[in-house]
Amino acid sequence: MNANFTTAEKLRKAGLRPTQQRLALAKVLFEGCDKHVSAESLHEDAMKFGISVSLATVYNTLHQFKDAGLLREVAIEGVRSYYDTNTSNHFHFFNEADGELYDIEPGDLKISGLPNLPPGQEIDRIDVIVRLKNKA
Amino acid sequence: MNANFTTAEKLRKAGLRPTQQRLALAKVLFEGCDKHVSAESLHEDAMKFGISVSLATVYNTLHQFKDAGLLREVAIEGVRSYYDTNTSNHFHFFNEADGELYDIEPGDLKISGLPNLPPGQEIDRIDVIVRLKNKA
DNA sequence: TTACATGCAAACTGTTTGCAAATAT
DNA sequence: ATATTTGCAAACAGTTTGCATGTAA
Repeated sequence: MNANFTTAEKLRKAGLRPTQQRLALAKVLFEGCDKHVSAESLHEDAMKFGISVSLATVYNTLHQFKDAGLLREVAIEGVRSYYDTNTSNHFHFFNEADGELYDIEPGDLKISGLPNLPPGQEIDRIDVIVRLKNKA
Repeated sequence: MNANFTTAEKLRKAGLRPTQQRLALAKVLFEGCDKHVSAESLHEDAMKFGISVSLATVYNTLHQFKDAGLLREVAIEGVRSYYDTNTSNHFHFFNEADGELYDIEPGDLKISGLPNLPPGQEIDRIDVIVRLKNKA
């Protein structure tokens, strides 16, 4: 039982062929601790590991992984999209000074007093971003 | 006492010369109820009112109004930026089906149990987006 | 062998910028 | 008169797309 087999299974379960590129990107993403990546940063990380993947494929793969529930998109204002390897329900600190994103451990933070939803609608998820700035 | 005078004062207080374009955009933005606009939608709205403003000026103006605290930027994933004329501390419903943004009245929703912040940092603001989808 | 995935380059979207002409004070 | 603002067009960043080539089953 090696890691590649496990990763391949993971991809197969998600309905994705375990190709070289997808395996490589999955390795970068899911081995080790939770990460927040952009297309650009994932591409660079893959390069550092000596993996050759085109940026277009990185974009494709991010979408596929997201659609398969392996990644979660995080909405930070700005042009760039971020993806979080932690797909559980949790919230974020965003350091505005350096653009870094940190998880807030689930259970720490609670939301209460949500008003009634419009009829026919339900909550998909709740995004909470606590924006930090340097103390004045 | 006419509306233009008031708007001009508002701009002047914000350190902005009350030019024709800024007055016109302020009129569209701040007369009537709270709005969520994108650069594109504001440009279109201005056109409908017979106001001639270039898109570049709309972008400039949105930034200036935001920096002056007259608007608040709302981070929804995606390429487009949204601005909210309601600058008070409040949260949002986002209807994923049609891309519409609605205010959640402040006071309804409470957040508790925030963990300690990194040293030297303080909260700038907390963004909460309750993402709605159509009931299955 | 057949359907799917990749990589390149070109296209596209939203946004920003440089600079000459116009406007506010 | 002077500094600021505007508008255009070009530049730009991130992302998406079309299509020929390569790969997995």
